[in-house]
Amino acid sequence: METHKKLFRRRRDESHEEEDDEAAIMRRVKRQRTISATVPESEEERPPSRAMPIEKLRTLSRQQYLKRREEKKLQELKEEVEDEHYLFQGVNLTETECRRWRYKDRVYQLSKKKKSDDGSSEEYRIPEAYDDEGAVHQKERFGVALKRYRGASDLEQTWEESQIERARFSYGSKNKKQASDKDYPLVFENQIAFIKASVMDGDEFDDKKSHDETTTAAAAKATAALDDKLQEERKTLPIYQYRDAFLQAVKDHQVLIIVGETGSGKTTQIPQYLHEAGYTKRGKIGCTQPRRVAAMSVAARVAKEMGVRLGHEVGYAIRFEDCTSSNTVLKYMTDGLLLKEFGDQPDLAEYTVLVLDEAHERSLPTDMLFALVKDLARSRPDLKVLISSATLDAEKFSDFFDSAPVFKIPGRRFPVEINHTLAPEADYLDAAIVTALQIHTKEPPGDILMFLTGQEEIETAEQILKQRTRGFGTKIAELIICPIYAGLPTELQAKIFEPTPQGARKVVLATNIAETSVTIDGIKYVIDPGFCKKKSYNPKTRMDSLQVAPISKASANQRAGRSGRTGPGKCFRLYTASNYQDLEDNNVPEIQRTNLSNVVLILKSMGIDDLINFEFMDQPPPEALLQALELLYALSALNKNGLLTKVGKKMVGFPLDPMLSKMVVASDKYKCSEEIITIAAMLSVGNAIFYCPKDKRVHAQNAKISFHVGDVGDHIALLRVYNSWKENNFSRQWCYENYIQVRSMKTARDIRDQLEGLLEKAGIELTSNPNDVDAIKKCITSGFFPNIARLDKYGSYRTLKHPHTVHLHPGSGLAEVLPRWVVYHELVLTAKEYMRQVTEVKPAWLVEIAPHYYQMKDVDDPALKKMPRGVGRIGKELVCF
DNA sequence: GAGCACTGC
Repeated sequence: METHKKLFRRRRDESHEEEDDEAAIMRRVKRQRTISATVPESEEERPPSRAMPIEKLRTLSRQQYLKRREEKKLQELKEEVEDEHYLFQGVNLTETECRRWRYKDRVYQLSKKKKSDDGSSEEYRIPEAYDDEGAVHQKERFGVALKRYRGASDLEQTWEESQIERARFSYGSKNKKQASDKDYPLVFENQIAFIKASVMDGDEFDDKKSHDETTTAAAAKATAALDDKLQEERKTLPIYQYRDAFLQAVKDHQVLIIVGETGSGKTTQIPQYLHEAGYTKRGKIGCTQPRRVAAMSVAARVAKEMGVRLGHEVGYAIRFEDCTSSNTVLKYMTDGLLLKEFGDQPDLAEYTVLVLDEAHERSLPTDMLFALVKDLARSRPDLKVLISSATLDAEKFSDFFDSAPVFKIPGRRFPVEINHTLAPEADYLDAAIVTALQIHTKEPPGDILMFLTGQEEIETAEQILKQRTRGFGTKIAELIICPIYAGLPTELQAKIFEPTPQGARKVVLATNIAETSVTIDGIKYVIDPGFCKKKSYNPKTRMDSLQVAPISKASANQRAGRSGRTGPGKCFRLYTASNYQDLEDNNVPEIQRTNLSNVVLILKSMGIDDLINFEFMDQPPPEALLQALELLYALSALNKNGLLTKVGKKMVGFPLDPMLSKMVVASDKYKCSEEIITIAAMLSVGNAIFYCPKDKRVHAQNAKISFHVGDVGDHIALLRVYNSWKENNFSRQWCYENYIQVRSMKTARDIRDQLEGLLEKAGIELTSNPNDVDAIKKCITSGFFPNIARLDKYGSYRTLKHPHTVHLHPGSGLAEVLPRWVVYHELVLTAKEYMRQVTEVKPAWLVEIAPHYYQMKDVDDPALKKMPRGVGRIGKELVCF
């Protein structure tokens, strides 16, 4: 019931937001018309948008568009004029060229003058539709932006007009044929020579065969009543001709490994086949996905194919949203959610079949599920388990599941030509850019996907590409540059789905987001420098690091495959064939490169005590396990026998990391649970609360400083941010004015709501103590006392328990204050070893709060650096502390 | 005075 209520609230929120675009347009137009400074208008005060006639909206939308276009064109003109000035100074130009140049310059000067006369506002605005509920199908997610590009509604019609205008005026290269070597010799200084190494075969799949094949009686019966077209489509999927063999294999074996390549239809079809074969008569089929978007979209697709309403027979469940009912027999869900259900009901009695999809991704929850499901299968012979993976690395899965048989389904994919460089490239960014330009001038039409490691690299590449292509003017076809990375506002992300205009070419500069999470149509060329940013955890220093490293062969192949989705493709690897051979086969599974304290807590709560001998598919590092045990013992989540304590049981109830859950549990004592769950929610969102664009850094920082008044520390500052947002009715406008990310704030609100609901279950009263800052700080310390650092004489810090030199992150509100004693939320190795999210503490609190961890001598005498160290046992396991 | 690949409960 509760979830239904929640759903209802969300739906209401969403419909609320649909109006936002219109309201925003009105607000902006108003601002354009009034010269005086704008009075911020909260969302709730705006007039009902339905009152606006469509005609008027269209006009407003048009005005809006024109203004943006004016700015953009002006900027382009400015760059063009400056470039030409730089490039052609002293060069003998023809008379026409001179005239054109003078004309451009004059237009620019005039428009600049006009603009300064207008007196434009300095206020920074994040683009509308910035937020992302994070819980929508890719298409829905970008729907708003896409609609605009497809002219779907009246309001959006203006886009068509703008498209026409754009084609007519701005792209002189329209319909220009791709320049070949002959009519346009290459001018790049450092051409890169590639050698064609291999062709990744497309899968031999004969479509005709399946059409000719007669449907089996059972399938015909089950599907007779359903929509013909969808059913025909189902039959064309590669998996269809293996339907009977597959069902027989499931019947014969309890555990089955399924290797189905992209495009085989396994994710949508397998649960349906099982349903048709009667596996849902006595229970549900649960199918896990590593991503929320996938769970939702696949469920929606299957519901459509089965002709039922989503949420009835076919449903999905993800965090914050349960779209299932008592009738649901096919349940798509995220892997993390099934793990949660495992905790609540260890025999998963309501399921007759479990499908763990995308197993090759080896996400942390999936890895934990492998071990748990393997165990469960032994005690529940009636349960069928299907492990579905895209790689041929099925041997390993089979070995793990006691030699379970492997069922292979071919996919449908086009051939991809793989090219390697002849020699290694020293500067892969430059090489990637040169390659993109080579493709652009020499290869037939088709879009390019370039893999880079992060935001900064993408921004640099964008800049360089713009400069270099501008140099060619209209001599080459237009190259449209589209960046995409997770931190980019949703509206800007949607740009990559915009169809490429005739005669132009699109180059998408992407992080790993394009490897699995986002699929772009029309990509024909992939440029793969062979690197990505990888996160790893060092249990010895208790520090996370995020660094650039070579990718794996699996990643390289996944990247290459991205060019062969809609037609034959080409992949350009900026490393040699022998470099490729040296790459690791697969990515290191997350369980081997992460802090395991949460994993250990969850497993302990399931009664799994012997973690050293617990059957993981890949064993995590023993030091990481020991360190996790040590931490949980220090937090009093485990007793000296390594068993879960009362505190530990309470902690498991919260979907948070153990130190955060401990902090929440402790809030009962300090009577400040209201404040603490807010802080916990804000901390779980990550470091994406404040938005700091380079050009408005001063404004953004001033806004940030206002939350830090009194040097209260970063935790309290986060609390203030949330509460101010709440006081302003969760207004989006307020976020813009304070350089706060709306998207992150909404996530924080969802998490906070969830935590509030869970407090009751844990028997913690909801109490507020907003004025007792010390109580809040003590409560934070109750969870984070292992993370204490003391100022040293050089202005850096020394961690107290396991001494390392660390630094205050410059983004912290205390960066200029340098308190003597601090508690920090996390330690991250980037350029330096930084403490992020820091608050001042009093050393006396440490002995008061954690007498088992600190003694007077630790905190009294700064000169005494020797820490007490010992070795002990937790249960059977040896632990250092 | 620095910067955050991607997921998930």
